[in-house]
Amino acid sequence: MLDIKLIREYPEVVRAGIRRRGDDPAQVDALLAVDERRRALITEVEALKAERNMVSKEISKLKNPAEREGKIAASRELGERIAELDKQTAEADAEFNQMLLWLPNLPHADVPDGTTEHDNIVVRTEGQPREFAFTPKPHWELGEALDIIDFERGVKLSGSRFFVLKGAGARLQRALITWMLDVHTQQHGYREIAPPYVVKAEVLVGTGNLPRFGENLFKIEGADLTLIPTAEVPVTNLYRDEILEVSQLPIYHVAYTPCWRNEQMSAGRDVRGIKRVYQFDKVEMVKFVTPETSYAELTTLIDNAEDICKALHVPYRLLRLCTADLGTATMKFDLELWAPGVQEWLEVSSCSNFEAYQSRRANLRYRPEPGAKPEFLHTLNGSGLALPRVMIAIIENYQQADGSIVIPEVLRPYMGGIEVIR
RNA sequence: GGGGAGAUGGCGGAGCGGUUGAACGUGCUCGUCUCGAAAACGAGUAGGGUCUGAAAAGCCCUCGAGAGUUCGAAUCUCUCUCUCCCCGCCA
Repeated sequence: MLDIKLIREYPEVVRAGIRRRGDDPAQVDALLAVDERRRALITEVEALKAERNMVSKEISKLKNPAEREGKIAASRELGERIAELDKQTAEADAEFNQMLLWLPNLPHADVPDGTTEHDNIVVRTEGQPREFAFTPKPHWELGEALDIIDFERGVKLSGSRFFVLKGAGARLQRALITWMLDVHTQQHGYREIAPPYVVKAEVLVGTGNLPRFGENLFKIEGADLTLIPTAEVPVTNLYRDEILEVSQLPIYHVAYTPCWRNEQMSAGRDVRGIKRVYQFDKVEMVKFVTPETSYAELTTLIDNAEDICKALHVPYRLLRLCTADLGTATMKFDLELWAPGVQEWLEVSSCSNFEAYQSRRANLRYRPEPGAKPEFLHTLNGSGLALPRVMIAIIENYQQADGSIVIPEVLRPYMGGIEVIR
């Protein structure tokens, strides 16, 4: 969430930011109205509480029963007014918090304006698409023919948009996870985390998935738990309600988890293949950093994700996302792999800086120097990378005329001797 | 799932219904002493909110969470959460 002091002091700046991302700036004024009402109530009730505390102190010293009774009656009366005002304050507070949690993050000045994803900017494209002597097939044809992706049985078990990996396909996914974790932990300085796959609602509020984006979540029936839509959620919340020493920062974490997303999309869209599914695997990088370093950290985060694309030798491109496509970030970059079978660029990573938007929600703080007041740190995260789409890219880019798939060099040590899936 | 114990400041650990935001110890910071360090001594050391132009000061809230009793709750009652021990079950 945003700093209420910033909103009070520079409402026009906040309105402008919200307008840029296509959201309604009137929310700001509604919020400020509630804030004002809330603060008036606080001032009033606190004055009464101060008075009651004084009277209470007097009562404890009084010996004379008559005097005592008089003070007690006065205090009782104060108590009744306080109870009424406390109730009103709590209501105003709840309303205030709900509105503040609903407000989006503000785009960074360098983010290009835009109204749809078409306004995203291609920063650069790396690698040459391979020349095929035959027409490259989509991954679902190759995967089914090789019996490494089983769509029918996935549907049988769990319904549409679920799939089963088999044999070398399952092995390839496991190899990718292990390899990516190894690269990030051994070469990029991340510490591996294996978090729970279900979390409490407050944890989802921490990352910004709630209250605004709850419709994509799978909630567990009979428990106050939700399946995580990304490892970002548990990992970003790791240090919630803690005050870290500045010497502990930056913290780099990487986590492999399955991700569950109850995508509300039209039934006919992206139904074939494993591009858009309800459950997928992902390796996610999360950074906790000091505010002054967060944009430099975003650059290295992108580099870390890009290293994976490079090592796979699959053409990819880097996109700078426009104001319409930021999610809850202040700035975001996407990495897309080229998939020659389906003839499209596949988003395999989003690298974002959230500044203090998430840390305020999750109460993630650090002490800038020993003895100093705690401040909110900055959080970033980026996929490194999202699995089913990397699988698509490998299967389609490394396919041969006979339908077999060559395993990329970097993955061979992880494939138990398999060099070609046939 | 059954039974028992507990949850207090960075940590340990007191705590009577009314100068307890909290004794005492310890840790940490600063100072004195020292060539320096240790020891000793002295001082300081939670978070949030609100008011004020800012700072300082003040005031309010917070002793796991929530609700209640009371003029007044860390202290009494209830509910929940979590931790520890014993029994049962189990990957």
